[in-house]
Amino acid sequence: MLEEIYSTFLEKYGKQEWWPVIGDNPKLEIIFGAILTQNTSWKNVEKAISQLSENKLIDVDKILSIDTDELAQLIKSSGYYNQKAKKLKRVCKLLKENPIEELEKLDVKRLRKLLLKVKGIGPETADSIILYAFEKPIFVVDAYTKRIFSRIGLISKALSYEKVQGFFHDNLDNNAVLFNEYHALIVQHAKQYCRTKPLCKECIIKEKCKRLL
DNA sequence: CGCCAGGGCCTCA
DNA sequence: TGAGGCCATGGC
Repeated sequence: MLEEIYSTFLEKYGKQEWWPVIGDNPKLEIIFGAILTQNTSWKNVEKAISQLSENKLIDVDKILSIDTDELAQLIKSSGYYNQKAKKLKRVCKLLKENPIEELEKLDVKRLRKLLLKVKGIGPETADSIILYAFEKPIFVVDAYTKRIFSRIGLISKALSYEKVQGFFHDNLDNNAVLFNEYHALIVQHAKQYCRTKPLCKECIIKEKCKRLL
């Protein structure tokens, strides 16, 4: 079923080419973006990333040395800016002690554990970093994933993050490219049809969804 | 104007 | 572990 839905999404929406990057330090930019986009629309995040990029701040040492309040002002558009400024500092502290080239050598489990130690990085942000920055296979679960697949009837919406993730891991190949594309397609589908107020009549997978049966 | 957006922490039970 | 409050901007 999961593969069928994936095929339908891919056919209808096409390849997504997710996680746009503007600067010359894509991994760090994705790590920052994953934090900045927490419960925030990507549009608001883009402005914040541009600010950081223009000020040459996609750089571990520079984030560590800049004043926290000043950093907060630069990322203001992304919302929760005081919290997120601290989070950027904390993740840079981790990256100072464990450079990206070192982290790349770790297996997914160890990498995830390290990331989750950073206050302000939870499961979804950690997994986004692992999948999109490090290109290692882990399925990213977000609010859209739960919404779509609980409406379809494949999972309960009360399921914990880890359980939902386990469901996908159990039923899909352990493939970073697949996980990357699937998550991007899920976001696309949630925006187009499976919104808070869903457009079920026109939905491209309504035949598979218990909501319309 | 209210709602929501590519969450996570803290507190309290 | 789970529910509720809090963090905050900007687009619609």
